[in-house]
Amino acid sequence: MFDKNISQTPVSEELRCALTNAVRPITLATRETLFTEFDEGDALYFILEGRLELSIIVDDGRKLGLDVLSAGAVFGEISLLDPGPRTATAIALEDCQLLMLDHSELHQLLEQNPHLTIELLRLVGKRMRHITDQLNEYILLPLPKRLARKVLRLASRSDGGKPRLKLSHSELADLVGASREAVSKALSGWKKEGLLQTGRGSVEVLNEAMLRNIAGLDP
Amino acid sequence: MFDKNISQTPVSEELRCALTNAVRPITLATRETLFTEFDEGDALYFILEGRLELSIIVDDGRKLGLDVLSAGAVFGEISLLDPGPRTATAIALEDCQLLMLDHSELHQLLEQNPHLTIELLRLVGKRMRHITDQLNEYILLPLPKRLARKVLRLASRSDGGKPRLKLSHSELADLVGASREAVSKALSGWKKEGLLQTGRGSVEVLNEAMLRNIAGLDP
DNA sequence: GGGCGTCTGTGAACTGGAACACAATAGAGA
DNA sequence: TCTCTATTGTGTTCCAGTTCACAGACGCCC
Repeated sequence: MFDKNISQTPVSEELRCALTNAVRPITLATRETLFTEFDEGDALYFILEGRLELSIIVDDGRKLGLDVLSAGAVFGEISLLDPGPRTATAIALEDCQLLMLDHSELHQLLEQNPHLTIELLRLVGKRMRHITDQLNEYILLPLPKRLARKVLRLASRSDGGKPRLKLSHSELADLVGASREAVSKALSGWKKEGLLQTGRGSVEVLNEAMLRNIAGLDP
Repeated sequence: MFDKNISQTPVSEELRCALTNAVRPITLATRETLFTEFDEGDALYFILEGRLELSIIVDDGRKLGLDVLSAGAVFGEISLLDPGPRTATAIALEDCQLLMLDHSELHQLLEQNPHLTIELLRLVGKRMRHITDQLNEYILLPLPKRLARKVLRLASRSDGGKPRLKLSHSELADLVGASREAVSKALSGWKKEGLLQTGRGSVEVLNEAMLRNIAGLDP
């Protein structure tokens, strides 16, 4: 749903610096909820440290995870740009350090630096692009493909050595919109084929190429 | 995916006027393709007349309709804000009259009227809000709910009398990500219950309240 | 008015994945 | 070290929705 790493998109020193000054720090403990779907809000957050999950609750009560964000990510920009109810719930998976920028601070910032808005618009465009890509991955794809893609996308973010990710099977299930059992079955199948190694609450990708193949990527 | 009617969100006279001047007219014949997913593009379009479908092609070749847009709708803003590949394909369902605004024209416009950008940002926020709402409707809901919602959403746009929509069962199937047969079965069930009336390539909602109930809306 | 192609209705068989039900582990903490 | 609880592995049953296969029906065009 939301993008990973603001540092992945070129942000000018100026914007970065302006943001840093307009901003307030927030601390979050593991499992603490930052905001809930339908809460009113008008602030944007930037993750300094820790991981955090965005999710929505579907009609029947099931949870659908949208994304797991880690240090460097920005989120909450919908309510920043258009103050109103949140479209997702944000819960800390670990202790987190955040920075927060609210709507009035944004206005001030843009009034002082009008030419920053064009850059901001491009950022927003990128974000929308990313969201629609996600749509693609959620719908109409069979579970193994969805799962492989999600694993690759989340795992590639970790640093050093083989791509890893720290999530239990049921958390993964929430993220791909499937049952825990189905995820377990797929993962243990791939484990037997040597594509990956699993531990309690973690997955390590051993054969990335093959997994990308299953995911139907780079043909 | 994209919003319906720009007139539904309050746009200042000033912005409307500025847009009208910065813009170029386009004509499109029935079935003509305006742009295709992955095409490069940097323009935004505004529909003066006619209907147009946005869709994406899923891996296996199936088409997933995202939305049907009619007069008053704006679309294409992703590539406007962040020039690059289109995220969907746009095809005219009927002869269309469009207006077009490209990236450089937008820049000029914003440089001349810097305070318009804040308004534009809010528009974009609304759009993102709408997209994520759509996500909700696509995923994890059983077919009848998805279908009822789509019918209500598309039909409510027509004018005068009972809400109608002009789409065949297979077009509807594309729009809800289901098979033509499944859509036919659901519709003919509802027809028997008197919830709606169907003709060749059209659906008329007779009992909107009951259909909303099936859709799981306004409880 | 008589074909013909596109829609629409409906059955029958098949299947991916959900739900349910346990068994086996592996940590985390006492 | 010994619980106790959350995680994982698998099998079974069930069902929504797909696929396949036709049969009528409406509209259109010659």
